Amino acid sequence: MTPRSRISILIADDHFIVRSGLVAVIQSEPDLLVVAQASDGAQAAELYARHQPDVALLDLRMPIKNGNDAIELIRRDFPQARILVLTAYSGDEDIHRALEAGARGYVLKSSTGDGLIPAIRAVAAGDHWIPQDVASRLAVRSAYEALTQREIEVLREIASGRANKEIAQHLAISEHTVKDHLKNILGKLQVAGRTEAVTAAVRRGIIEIGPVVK
Amino acid sequence: MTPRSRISILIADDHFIVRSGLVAVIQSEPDLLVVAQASDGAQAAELYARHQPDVALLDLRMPIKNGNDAIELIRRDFPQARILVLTAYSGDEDIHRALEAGARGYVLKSSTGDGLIPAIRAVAAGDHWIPQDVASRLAVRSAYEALTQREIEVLREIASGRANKEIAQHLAISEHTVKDHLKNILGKLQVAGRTEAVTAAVRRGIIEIGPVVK
DNA sequence: GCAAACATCCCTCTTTCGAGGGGAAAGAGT
DNA sequence: ACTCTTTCCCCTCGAAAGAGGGATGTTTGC
Repeated sequence: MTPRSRISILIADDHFIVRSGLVAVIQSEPDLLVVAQASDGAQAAELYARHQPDVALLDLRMPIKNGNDAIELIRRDFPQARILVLTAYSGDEDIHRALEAGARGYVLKSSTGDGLIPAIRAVAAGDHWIPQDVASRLAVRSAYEALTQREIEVLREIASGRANKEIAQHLAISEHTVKDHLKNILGKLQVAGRTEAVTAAVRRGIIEIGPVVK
Repeated sequence: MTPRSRISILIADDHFIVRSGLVAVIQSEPDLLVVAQASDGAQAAELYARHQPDVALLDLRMPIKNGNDAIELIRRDFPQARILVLTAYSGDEDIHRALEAGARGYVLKSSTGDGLIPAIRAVAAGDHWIPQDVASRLAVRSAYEALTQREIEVLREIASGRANKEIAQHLAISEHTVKDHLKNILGKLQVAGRTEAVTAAVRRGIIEIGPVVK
């Protein structure tokens, strides 16, 4: 197989080391070419518009704009964009949102070049690429109902350690309403209490607990 | 400067892409040489013993044995081992434990080669390498009292969403005792409730919320 | 040897949670 | 038009949480 022109690739990841690794792995394939590198979501969208690569390889967790934001930004201007998500590990919610936003494929960072390279080629060819284990987790996720925006807001307040009364003040609603939202949250996540709700939500990628250091 | 022999390096990280990046960045320096690669903590200790490199570059979050376990394993047999920790982001507790276990340096994954390479050379030379921001966070941490092993156990139970009564049964202690531990935890972490205790502990790297996917 | 830290147990009392009901208004989709 | 979802409000009540006290045995450090 001798392709006329190489597959052009944009990579986006906030870690220099990871970008270096991606370049090293990708450049070892003669038909693949990294044409741009971004270190955050906003830059990724900008560089996509400038280079319009065949494939964009995006990390989900990035500063400024995260991967999902970047996908939406890109797809707004280039609906046919072929986007492959590359992430370390991630809850079902992340995966679901990425695919809903228009990602064509999903690869775990733990995968070797044997997992990554075929994924790039598949997405470049217009196909989809979802590993078996990721696909099966999506099936599990659909068993849970999605939280509404307001419920996620309340959940974030809960994660901050605020009491219902405080949350009510923050969101300018009554404590009764906070409790109602909480009831819905507990039901949808199928958990027993607010603390478990927070850990379950973090696990599934619905909310994040920011690290002290980035 | 023309070194007689190159600095030999062991790298350990569970992500293939990151290992590739490290190799690419390190091999571009003529006086540095990657002599072994490990994908988990146990393997890191094993390969250290076999190759006895000048520097071991370890990620903290790895399967089987984490970075801190690996540091202890290595330092038990090779107390003079020169270990450099490389991590994506991490709570103060992680950093503190790593340095206590005998790491000589600490580098963030977001740093470029300009941050990594000098760190490797410094540690290889027997020096220490702690970035300014990391050092300042350590000062902050020392304001908090460390949790005891038992308190961490209780905290993990709390993070699982269990009620005090359930925790008492699990740990075979009375509910009163659970409440006592909780009181101590809240005091030490300087937080108001159990939910905030969990998020604060996760932020500081005291406990982890395992992701759905690895 | 003795103080300090640890882990365990006990009690009271107030506040907060969360399950159980109920309902109403606005907007989106059919 | 009608239904469904979302967001908001209200009520009661038992259980859980957490602040406040005090106490004992055991290890660990100095």
